[in-house]
Parts: sequence; structure tokens; C-alpha cells
Amino acid sequence: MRVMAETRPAPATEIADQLTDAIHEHRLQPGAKLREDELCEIFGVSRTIVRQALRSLEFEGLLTIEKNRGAFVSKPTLKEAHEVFQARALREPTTARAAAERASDADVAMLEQHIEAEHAALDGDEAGLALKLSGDFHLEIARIADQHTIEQFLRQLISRSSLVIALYWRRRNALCESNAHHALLDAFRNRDGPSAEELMKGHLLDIYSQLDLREREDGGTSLRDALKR
Amino acid sequence: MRVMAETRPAPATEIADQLTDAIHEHRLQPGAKLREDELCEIFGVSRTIVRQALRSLEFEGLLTIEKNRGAFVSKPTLKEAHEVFQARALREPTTARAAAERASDADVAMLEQHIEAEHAALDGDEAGLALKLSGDFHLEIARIADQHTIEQFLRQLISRSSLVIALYWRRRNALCESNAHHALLDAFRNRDGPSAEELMKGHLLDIYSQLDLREREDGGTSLRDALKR
DNA sequence: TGGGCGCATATTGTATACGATCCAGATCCA
DNA sequence: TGGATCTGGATCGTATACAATATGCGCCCA
Repeated sequence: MRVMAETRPAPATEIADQLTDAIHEHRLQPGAKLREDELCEIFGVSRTIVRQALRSLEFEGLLTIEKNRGAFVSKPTLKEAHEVFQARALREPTTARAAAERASDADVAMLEQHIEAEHAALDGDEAGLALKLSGDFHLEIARIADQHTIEQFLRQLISRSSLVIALYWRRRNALCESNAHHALLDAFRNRDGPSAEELMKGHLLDIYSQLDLREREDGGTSLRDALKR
Repeated sequence: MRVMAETRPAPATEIADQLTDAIHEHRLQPGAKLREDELCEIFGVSRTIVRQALRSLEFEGLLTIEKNRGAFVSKPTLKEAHEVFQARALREPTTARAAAERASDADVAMLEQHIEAEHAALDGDEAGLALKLSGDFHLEIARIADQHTIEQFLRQLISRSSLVIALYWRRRNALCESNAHHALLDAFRNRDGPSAEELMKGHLLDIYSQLDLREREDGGTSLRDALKR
């Protein structure tokens, strides 16, 4: 009799998740290099596994792998930043509406907890963590909408958003967007789909308008990248 | 002096592309198993490379890899089918509008060629090829819109659409959608964005409404899948 | 002194070897 | 006969070894 062996997640997934968190929390900045051997030592696995993890993050858009040079945290261009937020603005309001209309009490409670955690992170001066939680909040909504496939796409968009914010956010220490999340939560409490849709639309426009969209000289992470052409 | 070494694409990419084509053209049906050793022999590379290719197709949603069991062409559920087409209906009309408004003469000519190729494939009784070309037509539009990031997402959506069509398409031999593409082409000729947007919206609804959305007993590709629960 | 070349080293790319798991057919016992 | 168990082969998962490539430093020569 099989004792439900609780199939452990692939080690590569574990590592990919940890790297993802580090990038979402801006502990790893765009442009940072991830050497394979270093990761092998840190996580205690072979390069085979590390390379799997790096590949998967490349597909998510978080890393850029240059042949024979290695893996780097991606540096989205302004154009990509624009496309990412345009895509989110198109996608998320509809999803928020569907989610608000079918949210269970447990779902609403979950969202409340998320917002509380965001606050706690901000109070604790952990801006990176707060940012990651903020992204999770949006993902949670897709989950509530019961749109699994769309959730996967959203995950990629939110990942890229995190990089965009790392590069183009104007005032790092003024993440006052929690109000928007609170407003959304109210709409969810009332199961008010149209409201949720409108709020989400406004929320995304807000974030986008707070990005500094002027062309800039390379963030300075890597001189050679700035000059190599 | 470097002679522009014409950096050859990674072998894994080459293999992934060939597999992608095979699936898009329905030469590989949903549920089909792809054994690693077999692919190694066919393509003359090591398992390392084959596994890279399989992984990348898993991320695109074309394959499903089951631990210790192998890679299979994905069989999207009805729910996923719905989500995929909902996402496309949301995304593509806007993109079509942008593309129509900025299309160059060369772009229009390219689209014409695409449609001709589709016709040729249909006349030659190559329904699979026609279907793949039809997908490429949509991708081409994203390229014309100069939305590179969005194009990547669309690629995934179109890939999944191909699987959905393989599983749920009503009348296999009546791919008469070329008319829709012709109409779109006219809108592009006139640089008529709003028209293109509307036509695309209708076109996607058309395809979706032609799917057979009744729940069905497993396609019968694999008995064990049907019974294993 | 300054620029270009070449070599040593670090790092990534690929192939292969070995171990773990799964599956099917055979065997055994009630 | 029927069902459970055992076992061999096929297949996948991971680690490691070797090859290819890039990078940085020192040397040479003008």
C-alpha cells in the first residue's frame, strides 16, 4: 500500500522559486550575474539542476541567458515596460471582475491577510518584500477568478513588472499603493464586479504613470553592457 | 577581424522548432508520447539537448512532462480552451488595430504571401500545414504592430490554440476561415485600424464558436490515460 | 608609455555514466 | 481461476567528466 509519498517538488523548481523571490524582492538587481558554480555551492546541487532552474527563469523573462557568457537578471527596455503594462491593463480588469463576482468568504479573508502582510512589510522597512507581496495580491485575484491558464500568463507579466519597477520606479520609498488594494478589497467584499474592474484599471494606470519613462543611461550595473555596441 | 561568425542557433532551439511545427501541423496529436532516446536518434544529439528542447516546449504549453513518465503532447481541457480564446479575444483586436495603422507596404505584401501559402496548402490537401500558416498569420500581425513582448505571449496562446483545435474542432475539412484573413488584409491595405480591430474580434469569436465544446470522453489517444483514475 | 597579441584561467556547453523509478509480464499461492 | 507479488527491461533524473568559448592579464614591440 502506497503511503501517499508526498511527491516532493523537483529540486530545480525549489531553486527557481528562491531565485524568483530574490528578484521580485529586488535583492537581485537587473543586470546581476548568476554564476552556475556559485549557485551550485549555495544550494548544494549539481549544475544540471541549476541550469534547469536558470532556463525556467529565462522563459519567465526574469533572466537573460547569453551564450557562453552566463545568466543575468533581465533589464527590460522602456518599450518592454510599456508592453507589459499595456498587457496587464488589458487583462487584469476583466479578471478582477470575474474574481469579485465569484469570491468566497475564504477568498476575501485571504486577500485581507495579504494586505496586512504588505503593511507589515512596509512598517518593517522591507520595501522589497512589500513589492513582492503586492505582486502576489494580483496573482491571488487570478486564482480566485479560477482562471488557471490566464494566471500563468499573469505570473509572467507580474514578474516582468517587478523588473520594470526596479529600473524605472520614481520614488522608491513611497509605495503608497496599498490604498488601491484596500479599495479593491472592498469591491470584493461587496461582490461588486464592475467596481473591481474599474478599480483595477485605475490601479494599473496609476502604477504605470508613476514610472519614470525617460530614456536613461544604463543603470550602471555593468559598464561593459553600456559600451559593448 | 571577426568575420561575423553567423552564430548558429542552439541545437535545442532547432529541435524545439521542428517539434513545434509537427504539433502545430497536427502531425503529432495531443496525447502522443515523445521518448527521449527516440528523439536523440532522430536528431542525432544527446539527451541533454533533447531534454532542453522538451523543457522549452513544456513552458510554451505544448508538452506536459510527467515525472518519471516522460513528455506528452498536451491535451488542454475545455476550461483551458475557453481561457485561451478569451485571452486572444482580449489581446489580438488591439494588436491588429496597431498593426494596421503602422503597416508598411512590405508588411502588407508579406501578409498577402501568407494568405497565398495558406490557400496553396489547402489546395494541396495539407490541412495541417494550412492550420500552422494560419497561426503564423496572427503572429505576423503582432510583429507588424512592433510589439515584441506581446508577440511572445501571443505565440504561447496560438500554440495552445492549435492543440485546442486538434481536440475540439468540429469539421476538420472545412477550414474556410481564409475569408476572414482576406478581410483583415483589406483593412491593412487601407491602414484602417478600427476595421482591423473589429474584424479580428469577429474572427476570433468565429473560430471559438466553431469549437465543439461538449464534454467528451477522452479522445482515445491513450487508453491508460482514460482509465488511470 | 600605450596598444595589440597570446596564453592561462574561469566559465559555460554538451555528452556520457550511473542510479532511481516505473511498467509489463511471469510466477506463486489461495 | 484470480489476484497479489516479484522481477527484468525500459525509461527518466541527476551527477560528473570533458570540450568549447570567453575573459583578463602579462608580455612584447613600436
